[in-house]
Amino acid sequence: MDQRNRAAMGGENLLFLTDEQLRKGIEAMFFAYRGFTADPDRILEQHGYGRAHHRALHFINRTHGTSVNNLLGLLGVTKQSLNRVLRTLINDGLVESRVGRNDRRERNLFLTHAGRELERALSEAQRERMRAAYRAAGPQAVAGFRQVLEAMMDDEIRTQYDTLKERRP
Amino acid sequence: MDQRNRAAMGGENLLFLTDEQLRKGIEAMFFAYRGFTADPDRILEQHGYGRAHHRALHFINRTHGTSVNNLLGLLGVTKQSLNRVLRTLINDGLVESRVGRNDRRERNLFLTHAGRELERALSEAQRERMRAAYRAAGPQAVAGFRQVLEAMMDDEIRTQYDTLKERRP
DNA sequence: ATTTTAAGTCAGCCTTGTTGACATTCCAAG
DNA sequence: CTTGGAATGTCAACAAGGCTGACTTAAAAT
Repeated sequence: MDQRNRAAMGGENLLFLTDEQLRKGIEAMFFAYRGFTADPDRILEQHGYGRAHHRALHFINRTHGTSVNNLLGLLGVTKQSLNRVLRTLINDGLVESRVGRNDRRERNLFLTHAGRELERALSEAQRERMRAAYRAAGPQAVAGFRQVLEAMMDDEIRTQYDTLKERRP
Repeated sequence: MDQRNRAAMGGENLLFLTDEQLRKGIEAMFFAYRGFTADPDRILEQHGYGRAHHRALHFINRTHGTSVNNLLGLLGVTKQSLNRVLRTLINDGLVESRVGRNDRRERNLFLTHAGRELERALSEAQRERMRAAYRAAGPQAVAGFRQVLEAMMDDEIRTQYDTLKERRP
């Protein structure tokens, strides 16, 4: 145990800040994320899509009529990278791109019926796992889970996350 | 709100199982994972490495002398994929591969001094963010965080995670 | 002696990220 | 009205890091 840990354990019960505890948290994050994506991945594979498509579908569904720029901010990828994914979704008839009303430079993105169906299947698979985890852990654990995750985000991202959270469509 | 949710809210306080709550959890996972990898990613970039290298360094450090096969199981990738990463780490003098003692078909993997240094820098950056999140959320939240993450893993993976957890090097 | 296992390698493919260059369209400021 | 800048789209090239399949070597197991 190094200096920092001895300091951290000073007065109170700060055992949860030892390097050992932090490392367990890191590994839990790594392994849990694998589970988190496993179920949608299986469905996506059947359609010849990848995670990038899932993410696009998710956020287009969340923020109906969003602009491409806004979507880029949420996804944290480049325009070109998103465009490739978006093009296939549009060509396959899962996403509709309409010229903006006020600003005709923008494109407003919507899911088609087929898009909503696939998004539903993907998110239901993901929710099912989350539901099982929540049920197993209980409400208090869930509150803690969310608190830690939110504290782990970059400030910029947390702002976007909060904005998303508050929206009531 | 659909059938399932009404059912879930039946007798007790199961508000945390609504689709809305689950969706928030899903988005929190997505955004938090970005933060989780952001700091090591910056360091890796300076060395011309990627996340795959980080993961390899992490688990070789965790399980000194592990075999390639064991590492494959932990990382969940193919031999060929790992081999590419491993080869560069060995060539760059961060990892040492020794012929197994008991079974000379196996290779036992170790970090060199330089390997330990990089691993230390990476994990310290990651721990620092985790530490800040833990501190902000508090011990009770941390316990819940871990409970939910562990419940989210595939059973097979959770076994590996537990095995890793119990080891005392 | 034969089969199986561990590791490594080569070749090729895919997804998804990156830069850079450039065209188009349109809004808004001068 | 003109011009500058913003939003979008497209093309090209590239890299990381997954994947499969085929094959070799060496050593262990049967």
